[in-house]
Amino acid sequence: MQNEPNLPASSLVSGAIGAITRRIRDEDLMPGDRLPSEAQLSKELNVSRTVVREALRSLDAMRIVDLATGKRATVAHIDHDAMSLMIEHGVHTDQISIQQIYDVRRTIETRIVALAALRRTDTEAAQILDAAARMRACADRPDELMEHDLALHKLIAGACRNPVFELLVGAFQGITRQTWPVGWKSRPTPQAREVMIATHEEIARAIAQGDPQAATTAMSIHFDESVRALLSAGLS
Amino acid sequence: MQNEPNLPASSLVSGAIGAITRRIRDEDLMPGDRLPSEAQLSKELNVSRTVVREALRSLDAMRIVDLATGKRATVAHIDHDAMSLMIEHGVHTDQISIQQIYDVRRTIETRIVALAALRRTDTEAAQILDAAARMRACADRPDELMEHDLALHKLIAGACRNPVFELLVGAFQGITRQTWPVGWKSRPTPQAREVMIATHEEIARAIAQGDPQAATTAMSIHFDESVRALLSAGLS
DNA sequence: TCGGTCAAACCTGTATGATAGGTTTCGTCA
DNA sequence: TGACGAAACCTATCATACAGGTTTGACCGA
Repeated sequence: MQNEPNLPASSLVSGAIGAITRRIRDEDLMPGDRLPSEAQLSKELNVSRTVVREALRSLDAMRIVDLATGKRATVAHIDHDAMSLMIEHGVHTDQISIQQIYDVRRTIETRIVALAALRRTDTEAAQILDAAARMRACADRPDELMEHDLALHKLIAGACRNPVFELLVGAFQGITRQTWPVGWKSRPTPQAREVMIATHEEIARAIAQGDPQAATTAMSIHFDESVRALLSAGLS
Repeated sequence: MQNEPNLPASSLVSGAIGAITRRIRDEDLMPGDRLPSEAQLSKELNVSRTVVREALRSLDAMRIVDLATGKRATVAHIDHDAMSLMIEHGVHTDQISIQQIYDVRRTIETRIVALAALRRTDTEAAQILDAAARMRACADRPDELMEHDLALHKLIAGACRNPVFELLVGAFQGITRQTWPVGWKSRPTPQAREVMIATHEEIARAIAQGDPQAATTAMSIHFDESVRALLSAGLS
């Protein structure tokens, strides 16, 4: 692994970003490990503190380091915040459509749910069943229903034991949250809404039973329905 | 769409990031549209130019705006650079494993190749066939072979007509590039290496023939092989 | 009228110095 | 050994300055 980070090499700030990134890699730093102070980095890299700050701020934006008042920058845990912003940006600037996002979600979440069925712990299975039950209990309260729906998908992503999938599910959460009310409203009948809840229950059941095929089928049905609902609401 | 960006609301810089993001959204700005100057934003947001610069630098890192000397910030096209850095960071800090990335790649790229078979233009089909032919022609020159291999995957992602998938393929490119030589070397025989090239040719053929099933099958085979090769090289 | 040129105004990237407030380290004492 | 407090360290923000890049508009010639 001897590659330079994928950056335009055109400014002192981008140079500092590269140098800090390389330092993290070369010294095998782990999340929580401390970096040198801004003053020290400024001296080592032979740039002003302004440049170091802007570089660190960029790395913070990408969740590569954590910044805090009075403390030195530390190496960050991966996190979906930046990806979420980027996806939302794509949607708001008409570069990405909702249907495109749902195609990707369907693709990854049908795989995730199969892995979750195979890899979940008993605790996770119980939590997933609980989230589905809470959806059932909030059927007439859409705001709460949405929160449990989102929580269920998050739990499933956690149970799949692949942090990249988890990151991606998190990255789509902002847009999911924004489109959920539209989808719910556009389900035409109480029966259609009932199917949505029952499908989530089926997903949970399949995961708890460790049945990846049933889980995949149920998740596929869920997404096909959701796409239909959003389409009928004019979200293309 | 009335949601706040997903940010900790704990500093002037994060506040400025939110304000600028909101402005892009509320004014329906598109890629290439100009934002106010740093001085103007400083005045409007009632913060120092430092805060504005750090906010813009953060947004630049996430490829939400573009910065350039002498020019005002503009709204950016989506781009995989930041995601690529984030994925690499996850790998280097032992938060993500290579096998996890390949699981995600297999999941998305088998979907992408099916879409590409359905949606490619004749020009794209020709380019894809050409890239596969160039792989064949460079079979004894691994560096060039890798470049054509990477280019082929990129072309396929482009042909699928889903910019989110394209973003994700780009996001994994850094790690793919870093692991490719390992996988190549760990294919034990000339026969095994031949299979890799032939599989890419089969992928290209299936796309050109508009056959999503054949494309999906070939891509699955390709990933199963690649995962095996990387595993046998100790990359888990 | 249109296109080219040029200068002024605008604009950013970087540096430097300063201050307020948060965090860490280390010496002291019970 | 653990608690406390002070000094040193550290960051977030502000202000000012300068070098160099970009944009705009006036002017002039064809």
